[in-house]
Amino acid sequence: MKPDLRKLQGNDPADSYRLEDQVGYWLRRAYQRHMAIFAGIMSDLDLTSMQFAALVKLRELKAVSQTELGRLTGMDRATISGVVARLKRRDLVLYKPDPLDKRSRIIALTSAGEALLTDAMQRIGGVTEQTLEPVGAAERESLRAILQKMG
Amino acid sequence: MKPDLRKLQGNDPADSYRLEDQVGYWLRRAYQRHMAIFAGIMSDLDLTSMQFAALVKLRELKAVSQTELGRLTGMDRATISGVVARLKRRDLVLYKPDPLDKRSRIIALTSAGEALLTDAMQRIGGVTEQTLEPVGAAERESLRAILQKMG
DNA sequence: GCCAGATCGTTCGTATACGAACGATCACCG
DNA sequence: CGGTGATCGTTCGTATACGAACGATCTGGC
Repeated sequence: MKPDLRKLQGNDPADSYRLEDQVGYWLRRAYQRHMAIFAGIMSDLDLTSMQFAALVKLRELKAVSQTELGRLTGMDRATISGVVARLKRRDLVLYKPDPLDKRSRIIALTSAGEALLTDAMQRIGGVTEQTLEPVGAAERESLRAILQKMG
Repeated sequence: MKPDLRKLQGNDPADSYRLEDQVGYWLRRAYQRHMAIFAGIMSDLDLTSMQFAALVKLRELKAVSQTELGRLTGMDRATISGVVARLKRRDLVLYKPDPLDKRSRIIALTSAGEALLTDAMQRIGGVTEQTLEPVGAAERESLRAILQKMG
C-alpha cells in the first residue's frame, strides 16, 4: 500500500522539509496576524504598531535620544529615523537639542502625541485580547516565557 | 514607603502599560532574531527567508500560479510579485503560461533554482537549531502548538 | 450569448527593516 | 593637545508588507 511517488531511498533532508513545520513560519504567521489585528483596531487613528511603540516609550521616559528610542523599541538607527520623522510630521513628537552632545537629538511627546496615545492606549487591550484569543491562560504564560528566552 | 511619583489614584490602564510585557513585542523580537540568524547563515547565497520559502514551495509543488504561491507562503499578491520577480531576475525560477487561464502565470524552479535550494536546504537545520537553541524540547512542542493556534 | 461579479497580476503609495557609507562630534589615551 | 576610534543621525539601496485602483480575463446565472 501507499506507493508514495517520492524516492524510497530519500535520505535527503530536503525531501521531508515542510514550510508549515518551521519555527520561522509559525512566528511570522502569528506576528502577521497580530499586526493585522492592531491595524484594524487602530485604523481610524492612523497609527502603526511601531509608531505606537515609540510613543509608549516616550510617554514612559519623557525624553530620549532618537537612537536610544530605537534601541528600546527594537528598531535600528535607519528605521527609527523614518518612524520619528513621520511622527514629527504629524506633530505628535518634537525635537530638542541635547545640551551635552551636539550629535544627539532628543525626542519628546507633544500634547497632541499624548492625546493620541491616550486614545490608542484605551484600545490596546483589545489588540492583545484578540491576538491571544485562541490561547488559554496557562499557555499564555508558557508563550511569554519561551518567546522571552528566544528574543 | 515607596513614595511613587505617579498619581496615586492611577486607574488609567496607560500607567501600567509596558512595551516589554506585550505579546506583539515578544513575537517581533523572536521573529527578528530568527531573521538575523537566517540572514547570517545564508548570507553568501544571497537568499532571503521569503525567497527561500517560495523556492521550497515550488520544489514541493513543481509548478503553481504566482498568487497561489503567495497564499501558500503567506505573502499577498503585491508582495509575492516582487519576490518572484527578483528570483526570475536571477534565473532561479521561470514563468510559464497557464493554458487554462490567460490571467494566470505559472512559476517553476529552474535547475539553478534547484541547485541553490539544495545548498540552502543543507543549512536550514542550523537556522532552526540556533533559533530554538534557548528552548528545551518540551517547550518547543508547546511553542509549536500555541503559535499554530495563533496563526 | 451576455453581463455582473470574482479573480489574476501590476502598479502606486506608504511604512517598516537593515546594511553600508558618510560627515559631525565625542571620548579617551598618551 | 592631538589623534584615533566610537557613536550620532542621515542617506542610499534593497527587500518585504499591504491597501487600493487598474486592465484583462474568467465564471456563473439567466
